[in-house]
This record gives sequence, structure tokens and C-alpha cells, in this order.
Amino acid sequence: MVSTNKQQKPLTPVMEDYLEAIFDLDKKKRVVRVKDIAKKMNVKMPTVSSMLKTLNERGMINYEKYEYVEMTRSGANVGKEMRRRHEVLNKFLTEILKIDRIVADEEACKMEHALSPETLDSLTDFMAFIQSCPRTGQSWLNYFEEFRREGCFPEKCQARSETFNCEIKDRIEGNKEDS
Amino acid sequence: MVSTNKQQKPLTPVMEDYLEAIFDLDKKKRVVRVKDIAKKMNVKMPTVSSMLKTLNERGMINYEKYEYVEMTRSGANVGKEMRRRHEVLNKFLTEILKIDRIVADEEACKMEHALSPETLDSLTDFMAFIQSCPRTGQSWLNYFEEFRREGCFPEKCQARSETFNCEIKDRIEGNKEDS
DNA sequence: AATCCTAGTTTTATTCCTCTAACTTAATTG
DNA sequence: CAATTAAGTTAGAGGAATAAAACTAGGATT
Repeated sequence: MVSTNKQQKPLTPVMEDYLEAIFDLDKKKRVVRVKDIAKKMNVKMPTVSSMLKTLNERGMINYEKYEYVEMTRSGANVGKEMRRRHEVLNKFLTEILKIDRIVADEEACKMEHALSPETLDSLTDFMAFIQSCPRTGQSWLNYFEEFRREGCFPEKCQARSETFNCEIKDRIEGNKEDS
Repeated sequence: MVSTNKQQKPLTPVMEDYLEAIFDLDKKKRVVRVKDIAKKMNVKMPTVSSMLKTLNERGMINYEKYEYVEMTRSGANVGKEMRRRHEVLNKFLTEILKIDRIVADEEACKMEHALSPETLDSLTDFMAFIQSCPRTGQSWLNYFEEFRREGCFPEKCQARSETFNCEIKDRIEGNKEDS
């Protein structure tokens, strides 16, 4: 056992969220205060107080009461990793799926805890591939948007193909049942 | 107030998981028993007992103790919706990102609670588009796999383009830092 | 210095989900 | 049918995350 952390227990998703928040505030502000964390996390100050105690015990931060919050090496690593996941998901949701910015942010925040590094890497590569592959790129994404709006393939795209039409989309939609 | 449910409070993610599990068991087996739910959810029987009490109060199931579990209309709707989300995510993770089946299932299970119907629809459409657009389809997905394995564009694909090469991928990879 | 305000803490309580231990009901089987 | 086993319940407790209320520390302001 040469490990730094006192606890072998995994961090909870909520703890990960706090570390991400603290990491963000650390980048942006000179000092990180309880009040700022409370605001960012949408909780009251006592909640932050007790969480800081927990994160302190877990070796994620160095915190003496009434002082400013400082992240340890491993705490910062967690925060940074969550940030990275958040950003990848956000990019996918907004740039590929064209989800509204606000909604995308909320969903990224919840999904980031579920994602394995493996999946994250794959998703990153996938986006790179879409954006750089000669077959796809931005024009293809634009066609996708049109496809969604119109409910079937755009004319230009359809003209290229002898075999595809709206049937496919219809077949998929047919699987959904109305409530 | 003409609504069926006694509670206005939203269901918790855990409740949604139970409803999905019960929904699945209902499809597969003749009757749904506490023991089966416990096994599927990876919890002990008393946990199931108390959750069934809760779901009963919320009008999601009809449950008399020692009897079999029956879903109400709205409980079944929730279960089915969770199932649908699970399947869409699973399909995306396995068929597009080529994530291992077991891992994909775990991640889908956690992500399904975070997904809005809006995002789900968009993702569904996106997969339909990939699979049916003449530019992409299966051959493009195969190129993506090769792209991941090789770390750059496959020969055949590269030949088509004068402008793209491994630079793009390299640039993206360069953003990651090693731990 | 006495007062006041703001940030932070402590204490206490609640909700949700889980478990163990002890008990009860239902089913099986000699 | 009586005994045994399996399935289910109740009671009690604990951890995680939250908040309201009451208290405290420390600067700012007259």
C-alpha cells in the first residue's frame, strides 16, 4: 500500500460533482470559497461544509475550517477527468445531435458519471472520425439536420442513391407506440 | 385532479430501475416474485419488499403481500420507456461505438435516467441516418473501426481525399494528457 | 471600541436506499 | 399430516445527501 488516499471506497457521483465544481472554480477564481461552491452546486452552505469534511477525510482536498479550499493532486485529477467527460458529452450532444445547449449541459452532467474511459475514448474518436472523414464532415451533419426536420432524406442526398428512401425512417418510427 | 397517481413527486432513478426490472420479468416469466426482482437488481429481499410498498403507494404496481407483483398501466409505461431508452443507448454503444456488450449494458443502465426524450429521439434518428445514408452505412462504420485500430485513416478511404490525413487524429490525441 | 454584516459552522432532522436479524407464511416432502 | 425448507415480511439500524435553525468568526463601518 503506497497509495495516497486513506479510503479504498470509490467516490460517489455527488463527490465527483463537487470535485468538478471545485476544479472549475479553481481555474476561474483566485480562491475557492464555500459560498461559491454552494451556488455552483445549487445547494445550501451547510451541505457544502459537510461535503468538504468528507472530501478532506478522503484526501481529495486540504481544508481547514474558515480557510480557502485547496485541491490535492488526486482531487484535482478527479475534477479534471470529470470536466473532460463533461466536455466530450457536451460536444457530442450539441455539435452532433444538435441538442439545446442548456439541456445538453444538464444531461452531460448526469451522464458523465456513467461513462467508462473506454467509452469516452471511443466517443472522442467517433467525433473526430465524423469531422475528418471525407465521406461525412460538416456537410453530412447538415444533411442529418435536414433529415430530422423533414423526416426523410434531403433531395440532393436522395438523388445519389437508387436504394434508399423514407421507408427506413418510417420503419423505425413505427416501433414507437403512442402513450 | 383527475390523475391516477397519488403522488405528484417524480419517481427516483432507483424506482425507475425497479419498474424496468419488473417490466422485463413480466415479459419473460409467468409471474413476478420478490426473489426474482432481488436477483435482477442485485439487492436483498427486504429491500425489494419495501420498494414494492413504495411503488404500490405511488400507484405503479398492485401488490398485496405474499402475492405476485402486477404492474398498473402507468407503472408499465414507465418500465417500457426505461426499457426503450436502455435499448437505444445499448445499440449506440455496441453497434456504433463497438463497446463490449457487458460494459455497454452497465453504462446504458446508468445513463438511461439522464436522457431526455428529446435527446433520445435525436439519437435514434442519428443511428437511423448513419445506417441508411448512402454516404455512411455499414462500410463507413467498418472504416471507423479500422480508424480506431490503426490510429489513422484506412488506405481506401485516404485515397479518396487529397486533404485529410492522420494529422487531425493526432491533433486530437495530443490534447489528452497522460496521468 | 461597539456594532453589524457576511461567510461559515454545528446541530438536528428528513428522505432515500440499503442491510442484518428475527420472525411468519407458504410450499414441499417424507 | 407433521416437519422441513424456501420465500417473504417486519423491525431496526446505518450511510449518503440534503436543509433549517441557531450559533460563531472576522472584517468593515461608523
